[in-house]
Amino acid sequence: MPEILRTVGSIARALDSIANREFQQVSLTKGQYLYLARVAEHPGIIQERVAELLKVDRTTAARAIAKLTKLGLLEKRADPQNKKIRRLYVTASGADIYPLVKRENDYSNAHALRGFTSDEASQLADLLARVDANVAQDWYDVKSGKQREY
Amino acid sequence: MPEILRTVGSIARALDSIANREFQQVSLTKGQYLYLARVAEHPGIIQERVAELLKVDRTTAARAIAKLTKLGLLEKRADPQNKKIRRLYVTASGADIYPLVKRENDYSNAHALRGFTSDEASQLADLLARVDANVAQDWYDVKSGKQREY
DNA sequence: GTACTTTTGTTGTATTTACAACATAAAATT
DNA sequence: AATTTTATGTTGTAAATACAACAAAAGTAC
Repeated sequence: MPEILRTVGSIARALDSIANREFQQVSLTKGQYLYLARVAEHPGIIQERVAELLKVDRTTAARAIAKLTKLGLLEKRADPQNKKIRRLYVTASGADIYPLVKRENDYSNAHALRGFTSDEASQLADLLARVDANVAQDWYDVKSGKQREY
Repeated sequence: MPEILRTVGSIARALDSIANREFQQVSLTKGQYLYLARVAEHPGIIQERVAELLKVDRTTAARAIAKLTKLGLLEKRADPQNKKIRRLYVTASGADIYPLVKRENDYSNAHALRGFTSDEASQLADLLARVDANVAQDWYDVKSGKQREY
């Protein structure tokens, strides 16, 4: 069984460091770019769902989103049907910054795939999507308190 | 150009959450398992090198290793040739815990690859290794202060 | 051999992150 | 309809993480 965990971790941390450095230019602190991008791409999403997309703790997402809201990049709107949830949207300022985030992401993605044929790249994307689905299941289980058995 | 960044990030965060939960049982706090494993597998490594393997900041690695040393799981030894560096080794207690870390890693890796043929799995590993090499280059550049040009 | 640069390590500080515990609306069960 | 369970959100707290700035040993260039 080949090892993929560590390689995935290494790639993810490297890309995240790079992105965080880059976004200091627009006064985004660590990790904030993730939330801004997800809300921009899923208008009306609620924070619980953002946490699941990103696989971060609910309270982490809550605080990141609270901060972005305070900074005026995101806004929360009440839902007419459901008094519990608050739907998320980018503000005008958020919409100004989003293209920078998108551009950096695209650039990093392209660089990560340097030397790949388009067949190889789409093969990789497919395989990763399957891994993601597998791992998401385990993540939900563990987050909801299930005990692992070896 | 297919998207792999986000999928990689999602997989990495999910696996890391799961591992961190698991290792609370042996009183390892967030991220510590990474350092213990790397030192166990590279006896005599220095912390600068550990940071590069993991793609974390030097000071983060320094503090994590300091803590593991204080906990008695790792030890630092002087090098006879070089007064600046401190070589890292697992202690007896560290060696006791390492197999648990290894087992969890192997288990998670196997679960992440559920439903993969061995051809698919090794193909994925190869493609990821290439991405890792690409991204490592960018990481070194950014960490050493190089400016990106779009 | 002296000056300069790089490597390795540390400390101060601001910030994110996660867990636990709580609150309340919504949904499901009886 | 009342009760129980789940979903969503918040706050308190402990800890990791990264950047900036510093120190000192090692390596390099003249």
